[in-house]
Amino acid sequence: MSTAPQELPRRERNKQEKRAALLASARRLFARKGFAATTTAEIAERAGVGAGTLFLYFASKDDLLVAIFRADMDAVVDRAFATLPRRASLLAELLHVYGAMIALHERDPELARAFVKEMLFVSAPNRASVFEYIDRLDERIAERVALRQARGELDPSVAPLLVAENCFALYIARLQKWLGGAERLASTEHLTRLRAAFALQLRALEPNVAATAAKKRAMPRRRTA
Amino acid sequence: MSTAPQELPRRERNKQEKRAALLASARRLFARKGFAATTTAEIAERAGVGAGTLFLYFASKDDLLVAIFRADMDAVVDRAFATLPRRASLLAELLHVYGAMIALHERDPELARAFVKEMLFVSAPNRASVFEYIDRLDERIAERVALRQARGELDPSVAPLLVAENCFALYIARLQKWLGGAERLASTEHLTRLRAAFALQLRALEPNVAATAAKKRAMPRRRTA
DNA sequence: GCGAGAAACTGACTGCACTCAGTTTCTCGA
DNA sequence: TCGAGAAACTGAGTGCAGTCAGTTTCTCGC
Repeated sequence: MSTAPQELPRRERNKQEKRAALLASARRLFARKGFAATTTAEIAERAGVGAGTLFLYFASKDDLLVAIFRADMDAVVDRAFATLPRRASLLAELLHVYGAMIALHERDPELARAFVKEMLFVSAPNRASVFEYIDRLDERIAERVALRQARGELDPSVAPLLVAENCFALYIARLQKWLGGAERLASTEHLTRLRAAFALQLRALEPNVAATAAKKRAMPRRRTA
Repeated sequence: MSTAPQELPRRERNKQEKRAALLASARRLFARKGFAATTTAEIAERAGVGAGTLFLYFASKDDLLVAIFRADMDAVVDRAFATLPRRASLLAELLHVYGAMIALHERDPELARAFVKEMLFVSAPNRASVFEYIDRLDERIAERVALRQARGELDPSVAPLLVAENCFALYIARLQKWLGGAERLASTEHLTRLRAAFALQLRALEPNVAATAAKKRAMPRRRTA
């Protein structure tokens, strides 16, 4: 019966499978019963492992949630960037990407609520993962900014990454206001507010500012061919 | 012995005292042992009430924390606004106020961490309180913006409250990055970053943008000279 | 193929936030 | 002054996240 160990050693493969089983089990139960009403013991049982084993793979119940949500988010964001509208404004692009993320959160508000609450405070194993993710998103947004700066459509004296970080802050704050339950607004209303917040931030990039503002702080920038 | 009930009926006065005792007890224990290491039973005992009584006054341990922190925050913010530097820029004023808030958080990072995490997700009784607080802060900031708009120092076509909301978002995002532990930066570094974020946002208010940017909107993209 | 050491796994156990059925304390109308 | 009903209080009890000492499973050098 001993087939050649394909690629991975047995032990490693088992670990991967267990991890996947736990994620799948958790996802199903969270969806069916909600995050709070699902116990870690139940998740473990459905995944066919002992109650303690779950905590060898995930530091906490929250950590498990973050792992699930992050995977979904990856897919959503990749798709959003792949489907960016042609010839659209930066504002439209921002709303396209962040709008897709908001739509994901809307699919299951209770889960999203728990996720947003934990996301920025995860414990060690997933922390790096979450922040790498945010950094990557910021970088991709920054690219869109830089692209327009190179084209002369936006003030080139502004650091693109800083713009991206600010936009992420505006996005996450809006998400928190929504999920924190302060404002029982329709989702369209939230998008409207997000648009207003972005629009205000993007005013700082209007190109005509360049001439006047750039003098104060000369920051040479390479031209792309 | 029945002295005339001064102002409040006996029962009501007892309630106030119990609430105050719980807050004082919690504050002392959180400071001494940390938030996580303090149990609600201990807080109740030190306050001279039963374990269950605590939950008649606060919906959860987190809720109690939020109540404590909010009181401190009120004091810090009032003081900050009372001591605004004379003839300073809007940026300087923002850093004065939000810097004071950050300093408060620095006094006890563990407590601050728990507070920031819970703040936006508190349960019903304190939720209104927290959001009223944020709204009030935003309004006070908006006043500073409006003041300068009236003086012609800033573009009057921008809604002051929106500026304030965006700044709060930038502040809270920075706080979360700091307390979430993503970045082990010195506190001065965090202030520097906050300054950069604010500065970028405030560019949107540069008065010279007003005339030109409004028109620009109608036009399609155009090469800058 | 064997055995020793390492890694993975287990589930009974612990500690704690929060609940609730029962008890005490207060209020107020008569 | 009394007593009935309401409000406040209590602490033993409950459920669950997370732990850890003991057990099983795997790996690898011989």
